[in-house]
Amino acid sequence: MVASAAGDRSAEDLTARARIRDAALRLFAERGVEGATIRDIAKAAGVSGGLVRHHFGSKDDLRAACDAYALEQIVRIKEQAIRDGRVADTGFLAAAHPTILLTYRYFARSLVDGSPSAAAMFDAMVDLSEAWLAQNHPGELADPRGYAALFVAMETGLLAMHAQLSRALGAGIFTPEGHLRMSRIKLDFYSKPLLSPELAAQAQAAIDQLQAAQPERPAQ
Amino acid sequence: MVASAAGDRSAEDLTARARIRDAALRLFAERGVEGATIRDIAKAAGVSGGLVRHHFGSKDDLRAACDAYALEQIVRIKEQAIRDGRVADTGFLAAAHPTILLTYRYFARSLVDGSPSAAAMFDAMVDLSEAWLAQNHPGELADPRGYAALFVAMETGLLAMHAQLSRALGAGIFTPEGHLRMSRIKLDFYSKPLLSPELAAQAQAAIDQLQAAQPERPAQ
DNA sequence: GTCTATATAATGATAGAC
DNA sequence: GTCTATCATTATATAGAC
Repeated sequence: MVASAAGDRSAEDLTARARIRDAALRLFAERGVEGATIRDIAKAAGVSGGLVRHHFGSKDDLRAACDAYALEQIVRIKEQAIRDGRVADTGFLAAAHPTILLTYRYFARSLVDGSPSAAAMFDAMVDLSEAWLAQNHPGELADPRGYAALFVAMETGLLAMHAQLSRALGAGIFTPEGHLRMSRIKLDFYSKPLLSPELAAQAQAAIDQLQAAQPERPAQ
Repeated sequence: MVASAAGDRSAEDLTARARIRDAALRLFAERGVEGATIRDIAKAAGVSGGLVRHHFGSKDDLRAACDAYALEQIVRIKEQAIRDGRVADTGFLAAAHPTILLTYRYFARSLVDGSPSAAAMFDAMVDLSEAWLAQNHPGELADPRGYAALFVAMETGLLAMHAQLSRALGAGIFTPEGHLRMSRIKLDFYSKPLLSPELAAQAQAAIDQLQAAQPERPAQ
């Protein structure tokens, strides 16, 4: 378990530096880096703007610190999930560790905004997913790397759309009820094919047509 | 077809108002509303900042105009896709109409940033997907509405992650080659279950365990 | 370590000339 | 319709006191 990690502290007896970092992580996740001002972060952390600079130098450095902190958490959790032989599902993990949800939201937002650290983490997640696929679907997929990339993009994209999804579902996907509902839906989504053989064949035909229009890539 | 629509003009003999709107749409899509300044938009459109105000009043009004323009395009394309009885796949449609891609990117970005118009459009897409599910998977899904919401969130989330996905794949998903590759992967993704029956049962057990911890919702 | 006060730059909004 | 010039606001960055 990761209960002893920094994510699960209870009281507010944290160092000011940690409070600033936590506040920045939350506001960056909610509003994006551009949308969150240093003043807002300082206010949320209960300190002055000057102290933010004292501890982190600049906004960019603050963001880098958030990246390092967030991505370190994610790597640990994700690797643990892979070791447990379970598909890397943010939902299941999140239920056990509520604070990790914010980190995932921060990560998803960083991916959309385009952070180098987040990009590196994305690639690492693709690597992990590819390894999972190699274990669980050996030789079944024509393009395992691409499949893994699609999977990670969809999972992180889903997280980036959490506000839309929560509203459409009528309940926050981060609440216990909403999360349970999401889990059921995802189980359906990942265990039953959306396209029937007929529709799949139809889609395959459309792809073949697309490929025919690109003679530089020979038919396999 | 929609070739006659505003999206497919070729030359730069557009009214200044249209050029401004197009530039705003592109920059908003690429950098978000906060990240794109009026000066940048004006420069990209080849006009002065004052003219932007003259035509659109304020940045918020400009954004609203982009929303109206973008979402009108999307509704039309999406409804057409549904009428054709094909799963609402951005990729297939995009191949035919390159300019629509930018609109989708703008839409995805608006969803992440939280625009009311985009949210309404998201809900409408969920409605359409739900209708598609009712036609193609009648009675098969326990939570069709939730499934539709998940599907739309994943598809739009995928679009929001286009930069990450393109980098991970080593080729832009909006190029002909990258798009073809993505199409193949998505066909796999939507026609073959990711979870084997064993893993699905394992996930089901985990969900049941979660539910047991929430006594307010009785087991069905 | 923490604060207040200030400098500098960028942004949205605006006024008025052509 | 289109421009240039400018204002008011806000943001980050900085300096220096306690």
